Amino acid sequence: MAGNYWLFKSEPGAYSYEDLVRDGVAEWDGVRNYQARNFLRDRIKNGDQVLFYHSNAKPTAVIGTAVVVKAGYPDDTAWDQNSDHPDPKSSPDNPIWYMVDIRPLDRFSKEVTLQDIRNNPLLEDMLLLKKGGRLSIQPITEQQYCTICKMGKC
DNA sequence: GCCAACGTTGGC
DNA sequence: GCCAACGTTGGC
Repeated sequence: MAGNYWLFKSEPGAYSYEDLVRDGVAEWDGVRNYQARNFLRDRIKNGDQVLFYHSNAKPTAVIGTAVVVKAGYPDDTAWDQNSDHPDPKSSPDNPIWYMVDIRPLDRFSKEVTLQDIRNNPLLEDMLLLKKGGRLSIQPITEQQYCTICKMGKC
C-alpha cells in the first residue's frame, strides 16, 4: 500500500489522544487554515497513517498513531453557529473547509517528545522543527513515520 | 504569561 | 497590490 503519512496536531485540552481512544472515531473538524485545508481536501486518503501530536502540552510530544477512515469531505461545523468554530463564509452549497475521520491505532508506550525528535538526525527535515512550523496538519515521510514509531515502541 | 512567527484583514 | 494592524499558534 502506498498511502501517505501525516502529523496531526491537537491541543490535549481541546482534543487529546485519550479522547480519540474513547470516541473510537473522530471527525477532524475545525481546521481553519487554507494550507491544511488543501491537504484535507486533496491529499489525505482512506488508510493514510497519522502521528498524533500534542501541542501546548507538557511535554509536547507524539502520543500515538491513527489511521484515516474517511477521506476529505465538507466540514459542516463551519455553518453551524453553535459549533466551536463557525465561519459564515462557508455554506453547504459552497463549502470552504474540509475534514477527515480518523481512528486510533497504537498508543506509544513511550511518548516521543519534541526534544527527542530534535535530537534524532533522521528527523531533522521534519516541518515540525522548522522555524514557523505551525501548520496543524503536516505531511511526513514514511521513514519519519517509522522512525518515530520505533522511538515510541509501538 | 510571554513573545516570536505566521496568517488574515482591510484601508488606501 | 502593498502593508500595517490584528489575531492565532505554540514553544518556553
